[in-house]
Amino acid sequence: MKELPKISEAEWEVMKILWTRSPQTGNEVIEALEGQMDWKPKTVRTLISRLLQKNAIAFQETGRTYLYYPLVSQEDYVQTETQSFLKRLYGGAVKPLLVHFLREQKLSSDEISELKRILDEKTEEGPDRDRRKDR
Amino acid sequence: MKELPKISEAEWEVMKILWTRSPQTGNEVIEALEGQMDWKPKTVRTLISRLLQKNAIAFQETGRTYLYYPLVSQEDYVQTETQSFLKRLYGGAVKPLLVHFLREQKLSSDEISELKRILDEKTEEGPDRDRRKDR
DNA sequence: TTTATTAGACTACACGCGTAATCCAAAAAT
DNA sequence: ATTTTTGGATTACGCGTGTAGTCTAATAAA
Repeated sequence: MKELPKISEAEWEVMKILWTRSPQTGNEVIEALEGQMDWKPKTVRTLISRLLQKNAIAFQETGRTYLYYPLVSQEDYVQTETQSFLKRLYGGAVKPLLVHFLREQKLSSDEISELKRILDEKTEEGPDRDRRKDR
Repeated sequence: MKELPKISEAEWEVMKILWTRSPQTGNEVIEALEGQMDWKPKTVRTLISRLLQKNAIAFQETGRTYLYYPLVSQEDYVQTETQSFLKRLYGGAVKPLLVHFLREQKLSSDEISELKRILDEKTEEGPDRDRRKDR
C-alpha cells in the first residue's frame, strides 16, 4: 500500500478543486474556491503548502509561478476514508450501514433497480461458493 | 435538533463502553478498555472528563465515586456522523456510496438476500414509482 | 490517630488544524 | 533604475486532541 497522507477537511476542498481540473496555479485554485468557501487567499495558500508537505499534491514550476496537481486519486481517497469510517462507526461491518441507508434514504425507483441489479450480479459468482474449491 | 456534542476518536471508545453498559464507575470503564486500548488509567479519566464537559455523558454521585452514563444515544450519533461523512465524501449522494459498497464488499448470500428484500419493500410504497415502465 | 491510597480536579505539552499575517525576492509597472 | 506588486516561504496563534502527570481531599489501612 502507498500510505495515503491524511487530508484535513479544509484541505479536502482544495483537493476537490484539483481533482476536477489540473494542473492549476495557486490563483486559479483561490478563485475557484471564492464565493464558495469565504477564505482569504492566504488561507488557501497555506492549505496548498500543507498539501505539498504531506505529498498529497506536487507542482511544476513555470517561471515565477507553480502549477499544482494531485498526487493521490480521489477514488483511492474515498476508498480509504470510507474504510476507516466504517470501522469506527460500524465496527467494520458493511451490512449494518447498507441496511441503514437502504432503509432511511429516499431513493428513486431507477436507483433501486440499479442496486438490485448489482445485487443480482453478486448473487451469481458471489463469494462463499468455496466448497469444491478450484475444482 | 439537540446539537450533538462532537466526540473525538479516543472519546468514542469510552462512549462505546458506556453504550454497551451503564452506569459504570471510572474504574470499570478503565478496566473495560484495558488490553484493548493500551491507555494509562489517567488517560481514560481525561477522556471521561472531556466527555462530561461536552455533555456527552453525566454521572450520579454515589459516595466517593461517580457512576457515569451516556447522554446521547449511539443511534443518534451514528446517524449524524454518517450524514456528515456522506456529505463530505460523496457530496451527500447516497447512491454512489451504496453502489461502491455493494460492488466492493464481500457479502454473504444471506446478507445479499436480506438487502434485496429491503429493496423490494422500498419498491412497493416507495417514492417516485409512478410510471411502471419496467412492469 | 497517623499514614497510605485513591478518585476526581487541575495542569501539561506537543502536534494538527483553521485561519490568517508578515517577510522576501523576483517580476511588473513607472 | 526605482518602486510597487505579488507568489511563495515562513511565522503566528488559539483550540481540540492524544496522552498523560501532579495536586488534593477524602477514604481506607495500619
